[in-house]
Amino acid sequence: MEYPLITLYESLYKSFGPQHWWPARTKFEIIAGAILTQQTTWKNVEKAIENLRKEHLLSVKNLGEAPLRKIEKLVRPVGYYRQKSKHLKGVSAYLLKHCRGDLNKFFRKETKTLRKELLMLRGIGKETADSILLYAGEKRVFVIDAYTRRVLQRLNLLVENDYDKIRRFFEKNLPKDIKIYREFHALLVKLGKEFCKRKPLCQSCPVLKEGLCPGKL
DNA sequence: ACCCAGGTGGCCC
DNA sequence: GGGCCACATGGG
Repeated sequence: MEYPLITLYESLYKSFGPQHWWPARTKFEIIAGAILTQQTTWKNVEKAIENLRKEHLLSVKNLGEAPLRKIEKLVRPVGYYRQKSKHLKGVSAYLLKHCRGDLNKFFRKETKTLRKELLMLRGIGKETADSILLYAGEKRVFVIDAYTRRVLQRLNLLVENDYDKIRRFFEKNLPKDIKIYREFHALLVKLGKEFCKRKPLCQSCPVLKEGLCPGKL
């Protein structure tokens, strides 16, 4: 049975509405948030971001030059705070060195080049790199996270578990529209959180109500 | 007292 | 390429 991703997207959007991702004031705040949110809740990230903001550390220059101990104290609520502090400082120092902290200039490069560049930095893996590209860089890249994999699996749409293969699956089967990429990813996280945590998709799941699940759960 | 959260890197095979 | 582990706070 044919199962166009766009139908799933429309069903989710109709049920949940816009998710308002990524909540941030600047491109750099998105980059910092992308690192901070790894394996933690957004609630914790908000605390850390506000702590950084109070100390005026939400800029490439200030964070790149801030003492590690100070950053650690401020981002502690997110967990893995020693590693993440190092990563934040390292990424900032890199951006400072390579584009003087001018993120508009940084993102002017080609998507493929940027992706490789980001992946070389410590603390930025595929998901974080793609989040940065999509939400801060306004690049048309689909973000794959644990929820997305889980939802696909429940819908019997997960053919291969390889990150880039799943990403290309989305990119090939969706309209080439950044807004849809952003909203869809956020909606998949919402669906995963609400209905797809450990048990199968339940009766109340709007996707099921729409009759969108072809396989057994 | 567990379990999990909008992952990543290192090491092993 | 996959399987395991450390990294760590906060909330259920």
